[in-house]
Amino acid sequence: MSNARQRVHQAVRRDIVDEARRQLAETGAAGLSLRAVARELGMASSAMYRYFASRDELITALIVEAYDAMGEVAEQAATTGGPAARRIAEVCRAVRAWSLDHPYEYGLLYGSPVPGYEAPGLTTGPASRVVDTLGRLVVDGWEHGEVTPGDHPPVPRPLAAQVKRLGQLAMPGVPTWTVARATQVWALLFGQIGFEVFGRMTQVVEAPEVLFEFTIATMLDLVGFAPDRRTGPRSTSA
Amino acid sequence: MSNARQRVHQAVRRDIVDEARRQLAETGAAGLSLRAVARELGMASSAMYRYFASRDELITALIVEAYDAMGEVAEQAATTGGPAARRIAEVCRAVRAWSLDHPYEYGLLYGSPVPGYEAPGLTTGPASRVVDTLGRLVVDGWEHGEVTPGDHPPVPRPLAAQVKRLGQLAMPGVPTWTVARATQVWALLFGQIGFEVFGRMTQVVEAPEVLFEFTIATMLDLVGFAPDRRTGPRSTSA
DNA sequence: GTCTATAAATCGATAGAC
DNA sequence: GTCTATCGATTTATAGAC
Repeated sequence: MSNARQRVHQAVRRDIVDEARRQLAETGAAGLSLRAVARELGMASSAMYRYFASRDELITALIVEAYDAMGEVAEQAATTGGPAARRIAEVCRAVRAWSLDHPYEYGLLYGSPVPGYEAPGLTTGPASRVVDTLGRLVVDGWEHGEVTPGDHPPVPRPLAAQVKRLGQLAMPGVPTWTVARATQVWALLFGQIGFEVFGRMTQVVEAPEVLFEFTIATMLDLVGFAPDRRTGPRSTSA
Repeated sequence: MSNARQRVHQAVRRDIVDEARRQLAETGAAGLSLRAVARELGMASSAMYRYFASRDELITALIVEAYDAMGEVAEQAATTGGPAARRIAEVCRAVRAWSLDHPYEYGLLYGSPVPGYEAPGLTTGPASRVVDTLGRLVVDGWEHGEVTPGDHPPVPRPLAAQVKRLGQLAMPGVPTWTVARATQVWALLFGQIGFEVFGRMTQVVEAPEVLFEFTIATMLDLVGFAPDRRTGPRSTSA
């Protein structure tokens, strides 16, 4: 019935989000303004409220969209052929490349929380796409014998209880020790990407993409992937 | 001569910075306002300009102060007795504890850059106190034979060139491979702390301090410290 | 060095005509 | 669903009296 009307509504909503994302690069998330978006779009500021009930709702839309975009490239990179270790490397490269291409959206997801903004439950779904992708690849590597248990000291008991629960959700069948290491790989990945995106790496290393390749090797080491021509083609571009 | 006048000036300046730091927790760095600080202090907004020429200068003062505070606790923790590995663990715990106690100041240092703010060279000095402390401890551990070279694949040549320069500055005498791993430890440390401070760890792990202890062990592994009762007393408090 | 006063903007959100 | 108009606030920064 009123389908055409709905399509127009969605199209305008898309224009608003696009313009808001553009302004994110100038003002940051905290300075994002409904009025400025409306001004740039040639709309009255009051018309915005037909599309977003509040400024927070617009921010939520930006967050969901950014999580989805990052999750999309991660899932895409995971479909590369070859062993799981190689696909993990590709996912890491893809996430890094997207983050460097979208620094302000990255900051929205992994930087300082926006003051006064409370993330609704809506954002948790898309937020887990990247980590779910990596978790599935670890499971895959484990099931195909790419991950060697090695002889490591056992995971401390209080940690093991928590990690087991996490493992059942994200990496079923994978030993507790590997799951614990995987969470550290997660922190290492986004720690290094964050340093690069926020410009804190330029004073330390000139060509961070080379260091990143070395970090991929370290990450695979950490979860126990055997060191055997696994990182795939060293991408030479930044 | 006019020494008393200068003392008063410094005292007021201190009050301003203290109040600004307090407001940082409410508005975030991007929303920090000279007027709001003046209002809370009972001053006229114009009087602020006798102490800070602009809002950016106030932010710079906050950044320098935060770097110094974090560097102070790190250097203090490094004076603990025992082997270098144990002191490294203590420094990591101290940096984490300070960060969790000062989440907004942490965000100012390691979170999203403040939009429109350009950090002057003033901030680079205090910024390196933590990493310098850790670098000295790695040197110490290496010189005392705590770090075992192991047999690792060599560092890729393009990376080695850059890391060597970094090693000469921050960790003289330490092999290139260890220096490269140390930069990853740096990313892992602040990646995990950042996840905790920004509340992105609570949905994954219930007691992150237990995971952090495990991460300390992993960090020492990464740079090659021998796994021999080295992490010191497992701190049970958060 | 602090004050009042002011300029020239900005903002989120709402009311009500059309 | 878009508009004008408005409320009630905010901000950085400057001018000039005292």
